Amino acid sequence: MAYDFIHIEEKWQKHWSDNKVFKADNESNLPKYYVMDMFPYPSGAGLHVGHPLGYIASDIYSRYKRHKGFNVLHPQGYDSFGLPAEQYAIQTGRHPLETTNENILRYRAQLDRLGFSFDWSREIRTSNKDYYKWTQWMFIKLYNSWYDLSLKKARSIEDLILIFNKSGNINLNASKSESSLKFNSKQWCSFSEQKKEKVLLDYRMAFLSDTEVNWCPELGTVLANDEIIDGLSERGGYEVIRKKMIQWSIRISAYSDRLLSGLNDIDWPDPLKEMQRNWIGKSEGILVKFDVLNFDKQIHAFTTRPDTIYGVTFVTLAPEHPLVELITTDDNKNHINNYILESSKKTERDRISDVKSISGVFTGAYVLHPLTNIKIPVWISDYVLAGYGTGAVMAVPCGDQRDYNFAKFFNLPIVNIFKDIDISNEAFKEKNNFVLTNSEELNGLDFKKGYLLALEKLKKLDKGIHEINYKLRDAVFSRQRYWGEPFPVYYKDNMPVMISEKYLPVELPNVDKYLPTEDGNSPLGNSANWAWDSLNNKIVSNKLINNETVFKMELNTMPGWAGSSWYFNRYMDPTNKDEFASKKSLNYWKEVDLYIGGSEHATGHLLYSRFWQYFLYDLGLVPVKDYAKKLINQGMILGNSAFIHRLNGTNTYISNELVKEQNVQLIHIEISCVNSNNELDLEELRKWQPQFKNAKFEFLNDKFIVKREVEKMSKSKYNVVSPDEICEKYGADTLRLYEMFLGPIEQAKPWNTAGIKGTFSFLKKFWNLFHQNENFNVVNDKPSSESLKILHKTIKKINDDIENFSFNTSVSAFMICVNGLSSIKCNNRSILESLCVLLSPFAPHISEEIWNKLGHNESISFVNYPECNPVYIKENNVEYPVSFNGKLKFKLVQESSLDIHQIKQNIIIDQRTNNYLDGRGIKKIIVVPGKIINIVC
RNA sequence: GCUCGAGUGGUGGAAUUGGUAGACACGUUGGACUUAAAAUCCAAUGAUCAGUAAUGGUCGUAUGGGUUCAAGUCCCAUCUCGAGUACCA
Repeated sequence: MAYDFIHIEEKWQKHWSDNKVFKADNESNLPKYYVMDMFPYPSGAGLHVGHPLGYIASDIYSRYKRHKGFNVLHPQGYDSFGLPAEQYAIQTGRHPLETTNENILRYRAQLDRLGFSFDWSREIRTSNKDYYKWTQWMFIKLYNSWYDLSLKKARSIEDLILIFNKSGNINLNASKSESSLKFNSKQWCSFSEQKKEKVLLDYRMAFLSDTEVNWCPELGTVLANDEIIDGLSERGGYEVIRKKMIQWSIRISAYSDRLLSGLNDIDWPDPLKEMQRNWIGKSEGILVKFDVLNFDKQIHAFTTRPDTIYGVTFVTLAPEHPLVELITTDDNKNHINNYILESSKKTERDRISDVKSISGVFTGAYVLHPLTNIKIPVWISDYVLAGYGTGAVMAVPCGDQRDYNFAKFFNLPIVNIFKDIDISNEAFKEKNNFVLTNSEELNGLDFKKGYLLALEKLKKLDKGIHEINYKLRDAVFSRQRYWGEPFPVYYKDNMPVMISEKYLPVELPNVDKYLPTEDGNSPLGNSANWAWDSLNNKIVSNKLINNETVFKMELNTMPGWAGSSWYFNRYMDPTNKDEFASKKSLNYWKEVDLYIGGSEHATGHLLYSRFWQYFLYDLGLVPVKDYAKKLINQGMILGNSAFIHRLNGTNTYISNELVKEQNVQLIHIEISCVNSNNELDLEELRKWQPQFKNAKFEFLNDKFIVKREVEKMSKSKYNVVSPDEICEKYGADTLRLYEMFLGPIEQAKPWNTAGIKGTFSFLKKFWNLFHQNENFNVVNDKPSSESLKILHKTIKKINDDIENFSFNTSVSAFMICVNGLSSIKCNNRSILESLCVLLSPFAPHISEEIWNKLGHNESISFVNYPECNPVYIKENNVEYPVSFNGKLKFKLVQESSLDIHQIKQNIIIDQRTNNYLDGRGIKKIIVVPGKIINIVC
């Protein structure tokens, strides 16, 4: 009987879905286990073979855990709001809702075909109003909270008002926006309501501010830092410029230190943690206060090198620094203003590509050195960033290359404070291997001692504060886009007002035009009905706006990461109408035990979601601080692109070997036009794109060889392999096994369809163990010791490998096992039953089919995973355990005078020579399996 | 530049805590079955030397050193590749 995978897979997929086999229960006596994938973005292109890699791994682990007796939650959903869906809608001229639903259906069909054990009854979509209702609800929570830096947690804004009533903000240690307004309780009480609101807005976790943002005119929206690559937008690769706009921001920077230290408590991949650490960018140093000459003002500059304080020869401010205008002398005003104008015009791209050129202008003002009181000139330059530290730098040319270059360029003095170190060509950047000189009381000290003494001195003079700085910026939360969560916000007297929780969700209105506008107005402005009637609490026509009872709504929408920052909590209780998830369900499932997804989200989603969960935790809304205990990054599966060479300016293409020194252009071609020997099938190519009909092709030895290159799999590179093709030809089980077999889960690896034969023939062999001459054929004998040995070695190996997420070696172990069983012609029922269960997480369809044929009515999913019995080799009535790789492990019995246990518990024998060479006192142990004869010391 | 990570046959990749390097698979070669092909099955397959052969020797995990009875694995230096980040003071 042939292995008819198409029939088998359809049958079992139907069975699972009809019987809701994978439905997880919120109440159970079993221990819980929560396995989650990063939910996909339903794009128009459908899935390619790279997408399911992580899903296959998580599915294997989920099924394995079910076998092990856990109540497993393994949900799936769609991150269906956001830019790509909208871009696709714009391109096709259809409503995003319509295209999104269509894409989701396609994704679902493709996912189903792979036989995943998702609990689809818990499906969520971020663009569903039942879901984004709670995203809006959480936004309101953010708005109504502030961050207490002393208690290190977010607190209700009511608490803040109480504090203001009692003592103003004099002693308050809170995270807030730039504003130097200080007030006591009396002043606070005298403020108008509007002024109070303005003050509070500076403290809220979600706040409005006129910030410089990364504006992408082509996409018509602002982008977060992590959505920009090399000054171009991540999506589409369009130019990004700096622009000031009023935007909602989220005060994620308040959580910098907790997000950083929290990394120590979670089992996430080290490289990913490292990325988050770098992104948060903690640096410890001193805020040095410089008195401005002739002004009652101070310039504060952050430095990590207070030991070099005596090397300061000038101070540089960012062009946007608030003091620049005040302190600039009249004769320098023109220069300065021109420079500020110039640098504000520069795009993000220009600034990055223009790292090397040096520019700056002298303000004419001076500050006093805090320790020597020497006059120090103040310059401005755009190498100083307004957003980091205080936007001011104390320049130490001898110890910092940029300051050095700047000083050389503008002929500013350079003082060498490093003893016997030559700085005539470049600055000395090391923190070690020097002692200070020209530094008064710091002379002779090294970095550490110099640092501490300088800190102490500056503190004493009230000229320095110990400070910790972070690179992490607050996250811009507004998008000038249609396809996103609307803000539950209207504007009264130009101040934002939250719509009451009772009236959520604020539904996304229908608009005729969802194209972004170049001037930055959101498409929501095109809606005829986008005003808030505060008497009747509902959305009404814009015509009714009177600014007394009917108000203008917020036109922006939330960014893509809003909905994905908390979705793991919603899966626990996805249909709840009264809460984002019930307390009971939150307390039962608590957190994700295993989260699988790509590392490209390291500084985006994976950071924002940690922050979001911390925030919810602070408010007591969730029971755990970190939502994902363990994270695994699956590597990308890369495509194997094919190119042909076109002679420049002609319509002639030449075979790969003919390319010598001609000018050629590489043209991507569809990979299905190329066979496994890299030979081009010209007929196929002409069928694919008729433009090649009239082209000339130069062959070599009747062959036309293409050039191949490994790159990201993408539709535009014509290198996509669809899982559907593979399922048709080999079946889902083969695809699942092969994707796991390709290599370690976390590694990037190129797809190569040729190798799939190996896993396919493995499944056929497995099938043939039970089938002989068209018949199902198993025997009920007592299993032979040989077959038991094979089975138990496999059980042990597979168990260990799954626990270590080493799925590629598991698949190898299966192959070895089946090869072994088929070579001894084992078709014993009990052996095969165990093997079925063992294999079912990897290749569920074929396993279920055989399981069923073996006479079981219940689905294989509820059977316990086979336990391993150690395999022994018996010799002279002594049993020796055999390890999986065939090495004999000898338990040493106390037979010699040596205390061998102290040396090693087990020793490994070279089976060829019977020698064992363990050291540390023992020169040589000669052992024959079964008995220890000699120990030579 | 800085921070991580990785270099093993023709290819993807194995190798628990340092203990038979190259598992498993692809590819290649030879054989069986077939009129033939496909499919399937069997065998060989790191390099090199000796031998008719069984077999045996030598060299081999990017390069050069080191620690160790023993190194792909640990340490130092160098080279190459990949990822992240970038005027962060």
